[in-house]
Amino acid sequence: MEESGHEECNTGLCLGLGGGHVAKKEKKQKLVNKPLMACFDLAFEISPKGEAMNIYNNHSNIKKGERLSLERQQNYPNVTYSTDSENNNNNNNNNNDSRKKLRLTKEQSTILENTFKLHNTLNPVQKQSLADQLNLKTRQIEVWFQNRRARTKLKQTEVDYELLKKHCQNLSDENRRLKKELQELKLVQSPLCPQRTPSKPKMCSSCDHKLFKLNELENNN
DNA sequence: TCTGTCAACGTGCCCC
DNA sequence: GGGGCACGTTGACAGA
Repeated sequence: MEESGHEECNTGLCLGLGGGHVAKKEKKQKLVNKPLMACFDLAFEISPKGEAMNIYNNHSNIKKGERLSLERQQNYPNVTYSTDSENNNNNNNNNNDSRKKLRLTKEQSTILENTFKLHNTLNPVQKQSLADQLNLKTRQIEVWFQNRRARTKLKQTEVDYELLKKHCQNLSDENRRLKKELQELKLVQSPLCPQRTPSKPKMCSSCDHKLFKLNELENNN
């Protein structure tokens, strides 16, 4: 299993672990999860503007992450938290303490997309090869493919939903139409259509024929 | 300021 | 038992 970009974290909190199975290992080692998570969010522990410090006495104004930050700050006072300005380098291979948002370049995205079109899952060799080619970590490739599959599935679900909705609508229309037709057929169930109302002159061909004959006789008389 | 997007994550499940 | 994946969530970031 690949490690996430935190293996060089020197806070002493994240233990160089990151992915899902890292958590498994973590559990097995009977270590608590909280310190593990602490590493990821260091960038906003104390914002560059010092907001967290300012709102320290007014928790109603503290955002979720910031409140967590304060708790961590209290729990781990010796940790030096990095800021955005310090971690502005968006290098894919750096191992910032913060969980920085990686933006893939257009070229990287294109190659990943093209690869995904060919095969939506990768074996370890393909993964490593792609990682080398794009100057990314294999873990990043893995994550990208997982997210991409999820997006594909979501999109397909939406498409399926729309199709089903349309199909359902068609069935409803058809059902309505058939009900109406049944109603009309019931009106002409007797040979001379006694229940027939003037507003509903429709009748079966047999009735129609008899009625025609009757009219003919009357006219002749 | 709000909202949508998406990389990265934690967890549970399955398979070998 | 470990690796891979699906799924749900988090949080940074960009654009309206």
